[in-house]
Amino acid sequence: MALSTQPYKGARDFYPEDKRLQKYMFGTIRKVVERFGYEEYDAPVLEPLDLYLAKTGDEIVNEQTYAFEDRGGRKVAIRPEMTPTVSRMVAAKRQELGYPLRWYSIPNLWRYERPQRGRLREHWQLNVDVFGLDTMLAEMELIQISDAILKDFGATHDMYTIKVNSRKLMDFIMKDYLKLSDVQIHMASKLIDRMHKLPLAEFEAEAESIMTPTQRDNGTANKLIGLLKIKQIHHLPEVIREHESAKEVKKLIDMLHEARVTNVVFDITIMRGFDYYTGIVFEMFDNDPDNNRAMMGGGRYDGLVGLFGVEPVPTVGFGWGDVTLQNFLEGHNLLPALRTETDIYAVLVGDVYDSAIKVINELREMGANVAVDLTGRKMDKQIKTAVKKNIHYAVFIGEKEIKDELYKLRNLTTGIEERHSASRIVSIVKDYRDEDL
RNA sequence: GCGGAUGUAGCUCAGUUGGUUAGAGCGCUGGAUUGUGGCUCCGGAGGCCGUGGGUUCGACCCCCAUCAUUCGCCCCA
Repeated sequence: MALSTQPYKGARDFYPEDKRLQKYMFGTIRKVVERFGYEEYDAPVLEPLDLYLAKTGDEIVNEQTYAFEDRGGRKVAIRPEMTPTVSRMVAAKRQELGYPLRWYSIPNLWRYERPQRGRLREHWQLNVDVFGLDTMLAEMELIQISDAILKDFGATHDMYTIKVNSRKLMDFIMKDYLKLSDVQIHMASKLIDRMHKLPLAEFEAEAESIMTPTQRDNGTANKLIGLLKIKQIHHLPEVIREHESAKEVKKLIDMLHEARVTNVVFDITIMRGFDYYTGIVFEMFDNDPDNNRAMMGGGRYDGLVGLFGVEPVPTVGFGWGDVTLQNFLEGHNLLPALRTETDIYAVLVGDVYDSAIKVINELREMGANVAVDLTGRKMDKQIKTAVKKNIHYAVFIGEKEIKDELYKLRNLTTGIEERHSASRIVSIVKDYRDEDL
């Protein structure tokens, strides 16, 4: 049986052109995030399994985490998300870090599940977190960052929508206003999370099924559904509207609009899967109906650092997967044609290696990226190789060039050839490299 | 974990109601062309028809299983 050449299920090989795209995406992200004063960190891919058991629902840890036992009998997980790790790191140096702390990372994460569009087993996820700020100015900043990232990729506000809600607000509505029990709140949250996927009648039936007989008598399900249809904070009933959490959401949205992030809306159905969120939650959606899923999501989780036995640190963060980002950029035609890193393909004419390599190294020392053919093949084969690799320039080095110290530089797109000194060639090539992007 | 779709050359795909040695375009490769790619012409390599079983005189084709890819469900970090 021959070995398979396929990558592991749900994981991707990055051939040079794929890696180039990844480098472009991550490079753009880093540039924007660092512009806001965030610092990059990283951590091991492996963590003790306990780290995830402490904070997440059982099902996710048991069924969707890659876990194994190491040779010392320790239970180990391949990280399925970064939030527990970064919380651990902050907790470990709780006293000595300077707050507010602004950190980001682009880790690769693994989840064991069936691959589908926008969801693979291995993906890279931008994580941006602020530690030590307890007002919604932190949420404000993170949403501005996510908006700035897409702006830097060339996206416009008609292409995506940022939806904001508050866990505190939902807790108030479900617990105090609708008088649901903790179990009911949990079930209702899951249901609300997939509201847009269900036909209204089915949603109503499921909402009804959560309720006790008394609640059915006083129409609690209908009240809930009525609230979920509301699109504006000022349309909420007054007791809710006047609650501190509703005011906070409203203030956040107003401030973002003021800051020209005009595509932020209130959406009462945004819940987020995890229980650890404690305040504002938000998600970003592609407006293209063919790619209509959340590509970025986050919120406030003030309790996580405290799980490590230190004073809690208020925290807001978001995660953004590379697959969903790439789908978005492809869907809106925002990916530029990326060039190879190689500036020059050196074609050797005749048996000139010994003297040609001196010139080539000179070009390299002056900053050009040069690949040499080295095969001794006929020139047409050497040129074809350069073209196939999408290298923009070929330089011909033969006895004549070596003697004159002038080398023939061929632009492989236009076919134009000129003789230049080595230093001139390097400056031409660098000009081309810096042309746009 | 559940359901649908699809597996034929490196890629995109044909392949007649089940009938000999399995096809095209592109790509790859050699030459025409001993200091110059794309155009043209001539040659060449490359297939256990995803895999295993079954039905049949005979299977790329029909049936079963399995694996893989993909879209959706569940779930969502």
